[in-house]
Amino acid sequence: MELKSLRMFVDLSKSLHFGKTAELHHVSPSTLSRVIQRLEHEVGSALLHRDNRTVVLSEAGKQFYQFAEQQLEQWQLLQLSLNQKQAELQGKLHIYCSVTAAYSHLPPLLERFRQQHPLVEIMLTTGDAADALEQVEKQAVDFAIAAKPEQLSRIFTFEHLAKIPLSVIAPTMVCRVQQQIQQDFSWSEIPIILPEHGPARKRFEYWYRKKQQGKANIYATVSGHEALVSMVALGCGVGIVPQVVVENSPVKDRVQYLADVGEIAPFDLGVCCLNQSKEQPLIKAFFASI
Amino acid sequence: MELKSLRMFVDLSKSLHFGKTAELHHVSPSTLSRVIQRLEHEVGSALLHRDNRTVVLSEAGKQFYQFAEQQLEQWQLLQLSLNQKQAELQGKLHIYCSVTAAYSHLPPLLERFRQQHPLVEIMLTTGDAADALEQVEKQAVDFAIAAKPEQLSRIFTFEHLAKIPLSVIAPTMVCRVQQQIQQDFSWSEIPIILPEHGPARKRFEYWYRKKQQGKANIYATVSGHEALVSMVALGCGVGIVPQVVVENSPVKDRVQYLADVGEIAPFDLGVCCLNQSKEQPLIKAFFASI
DNA sequence: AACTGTATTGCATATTATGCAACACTACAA
DNA sequence: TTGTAGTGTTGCATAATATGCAATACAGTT
Repeated sequence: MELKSLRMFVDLSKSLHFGKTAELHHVSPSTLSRVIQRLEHEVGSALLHRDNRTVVLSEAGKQFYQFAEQQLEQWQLLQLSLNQKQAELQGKLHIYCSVTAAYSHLPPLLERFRQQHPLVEIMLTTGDAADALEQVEKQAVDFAIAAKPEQLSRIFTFEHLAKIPLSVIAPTMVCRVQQQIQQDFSWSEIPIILPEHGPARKRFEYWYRKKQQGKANIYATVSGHEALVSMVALGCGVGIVPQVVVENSPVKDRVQYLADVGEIAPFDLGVCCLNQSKEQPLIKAFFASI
Repeated sequence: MELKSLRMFVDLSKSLHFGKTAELHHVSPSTLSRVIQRLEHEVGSALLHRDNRTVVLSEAGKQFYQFAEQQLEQWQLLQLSLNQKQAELQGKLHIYCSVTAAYSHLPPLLERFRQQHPLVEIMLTTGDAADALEQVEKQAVDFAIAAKPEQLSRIFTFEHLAKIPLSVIAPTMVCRVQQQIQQDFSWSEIPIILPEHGPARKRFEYWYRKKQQGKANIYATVSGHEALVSMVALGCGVGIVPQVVVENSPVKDRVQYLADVGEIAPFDLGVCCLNQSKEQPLIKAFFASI
């Protein structure tokens, strides 16, 4: 039986009037009639004696009435308890988030967390993924949401969220770089737009080394994936970037994914905090809501 | 939420395995997954933390588990209580029932009573309504279902069931009686088929006295309404009889109701027992189930 | 890298819930 | 006696929901 059905029964037991109780519950009398019949079938006894004139609670109905009131009361207590446990946390959470993750993964995380803990304030800093661990280590923030570096110091706790695929992108505009990639070419001849540092840089270095085509032709070094996408769109070169950054870029129509360039391991996106911090109530609650 | 859903959740909380719990409940894992999701939506919290490898009860889930167990336990207690109250009565009920009431009113009464008290045996005697009170008084039966007499001794308890309309009937066949009733006539000239005794006899006497047309022309006196209907069908005379007897007679097409014959008070059909008997459990239960 | 086992989800279909309109019935007023 | 009003029930068409198949995503194991 549904709690809704129990509520209808309880109200009907008080009013002893199908029409009025149906109206109270915004259903038709025929619906209420059937709800009561279904309850009677589940209970296995008539709950009410009724004809077209009178409605009276049967003996079984009186017992069921007590049962129904109990369920509804206990349900309310459960709700109170759950809401209280979630609403009681207060304070501030300082979060550092890479721009990449800010696009795709942070919004639902924050939404869920705030739903469960509406009294917790969130201070959000976004920036380069490369700075994430430093910010955590200096305790400038409580935790960071960013890509996991190759080697993660043991002082950190890392909770996996998702894998972020990376791609090589090139310009779609007609330019020298676009002409080059349409022919047989050596990667050492292609101008490369490179991130200053960070996991994307490491990915590029690892990827390029596997090409074994000599020294990379680094055209420029940029800070941030978004800047990288813009440079590529302008025809300055090619670069490695998370697909989600491209999808959310205003210039995504001016870049194209290059195929058959060899595998690039995706980013391991997650939540990262200091080991010593993870038992703090706010941080613990956040991890629990992931 | 359904009790079925609560049972699934409780079992899942113990096994922490969707596949096994689904099998236990004869549903598919996808169904169980959705049942749990619906519960979580109703509760407003995640009840389990799970991925494709591990299933763990959340804090909210632990509280909900207790709530669910409580509901299921209380439901079982309710069922036990309802079943016990109804199944516990045993013994024999001796019932005398007039043939008239046996047609129309006894079957649903017995059906309901047996449903509520399946372990009670019923010994049924049918016969003339006139004998009903005598049988009760001699304690040959526990109670009788029959028409209430004009004067009911104070030693009896009478519970009203229904009113039984009476009618004057005449033959439909072409005969002297049928010709008589189609003309202006004096009732003293019409042959009367009369019950030997009993409430129908009293009704006739009262009815005839109001006609104030002298002495009744009693053709025959019969024992039982059914016999009376047969005699009338044969053209022997007219008589007063409950309509329900006519409706259930094999010769009902050979008799007709006479209109405009003056009012005949209907029988007051009911259950009648000795005052001293009415607190006996079996008799009390029967009265309660009316 | 391939395989296995797990929980989830898109989608088509089965099942159930709902409300309209009609029905059956009773009490009351004319 | 007849007509009316009000009540709860039910047949039936439709709306809404539940279910399971098949595919998916994913992690641990070999």
